[in-house]
Amino acid sequence: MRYSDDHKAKTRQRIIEEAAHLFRRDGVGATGLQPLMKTLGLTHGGFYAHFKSKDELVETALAHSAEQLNSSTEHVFASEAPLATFIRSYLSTAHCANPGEGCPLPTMSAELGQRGQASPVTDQIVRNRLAAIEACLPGENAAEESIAMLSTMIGALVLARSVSDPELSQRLLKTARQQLLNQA
Amino acid sequence: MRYSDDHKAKTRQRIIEEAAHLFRRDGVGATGLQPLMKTLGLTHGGFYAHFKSKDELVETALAHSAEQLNSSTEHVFASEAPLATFIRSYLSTAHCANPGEGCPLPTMSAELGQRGQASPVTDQIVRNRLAAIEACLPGENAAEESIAMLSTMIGALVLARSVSDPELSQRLLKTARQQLLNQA
DNA sequence: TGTACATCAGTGAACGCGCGTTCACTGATGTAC
DNA sequence: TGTACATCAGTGAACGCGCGTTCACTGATGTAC
Repeated sequence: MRYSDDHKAKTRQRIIEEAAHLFRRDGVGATGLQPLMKTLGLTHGGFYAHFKSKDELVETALAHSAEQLNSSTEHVFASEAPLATFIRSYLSTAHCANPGEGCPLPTMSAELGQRGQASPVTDQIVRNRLAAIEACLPGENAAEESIAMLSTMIGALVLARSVSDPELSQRLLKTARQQLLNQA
Repeated sequence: MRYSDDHKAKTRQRIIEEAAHLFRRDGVGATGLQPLMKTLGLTHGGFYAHFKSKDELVETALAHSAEQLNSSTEHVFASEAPLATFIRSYLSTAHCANPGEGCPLPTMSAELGQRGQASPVTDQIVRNRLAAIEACLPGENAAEESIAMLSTMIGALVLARSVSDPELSQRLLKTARQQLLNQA
């Protein structure tokens, strides 16, 4: 069947969005192309009309997560207390519980790094994040402090998601948040 | 062939040690039992004389990593400046470059958490680590500060391993280390 | 001391399954005449 | 306006492969007599 002019582009976009979701939620290795395409109501064979390989989709999906993140964080850094807002949202229960919609650094980037497939896209995300945080910090140590703050946020999120006791998980999240807010 | 009394126990131990290494280095999902057994000079069929399933090995290997870590950290916390020594070792280039011999929290525990297979063993590791750090901190906020410090260490390690630019990786590691040492 | 037997850690072929990838094909639509 | 054809996003069977797991078997050794 033939489709409207932008049909293919729309399908491609749907694949990218679903992949960005599943890669972050379940992991890149644990997400199969067959189930992914099925979720979109498509058959798996058609995948290669859109991407050269799974690796190409991975790279594209990571970049998409990064952009999505940038645009959703834009209003945060334009707000009155940007850093506090950012910390509260990054270490929120919602972000912890929904890795599929969240920051790709503790999920996709970490997995790709471990696999030895670290991407320059990750570097860009990290540099952007650091710059955004740094811009909110007074003092001459802003650059150094931003690295510590970003590390704390990512580490706390990783820990809160790794632990089996929900009470401990919440405590980690909440305490890290308060400690960071004291600094900010 | 029949073997000496403790032969089976030794083989079991060899499996656990190699698994703990590969699970941390390459990931649980990416480590096959067949290659694992082959590495030890054994055939894969024999695996099930030692473990009920891969999941059982995973749990055992995580616990082994935890113990290994405890005993290797023991002398650190008996040293003159325990916290500074711990920070320097956790955020060392060596630890960053050798996940297979390192802390299981940013590797195995994070992967199991994402998989929805978070283990109480992870909780125990986290609680132990926090208690050890807390014991080194003066002041009434030791408990809260220890959570922030552990988070920072794990986050910095995850970031340094995720990034593709070695210069950026080293800078993240080094800066996080210095910031933590200032606090300690 | 010598022989028959029991033990059991480890062997290796086989199982069903899902993976990433390929490819000949379909069929609704837009275009050409 | 009506018909023949080209297009091409999507179909679905098939590929080789590695996975976790099962199982009948091996064969060197310890034990029993």
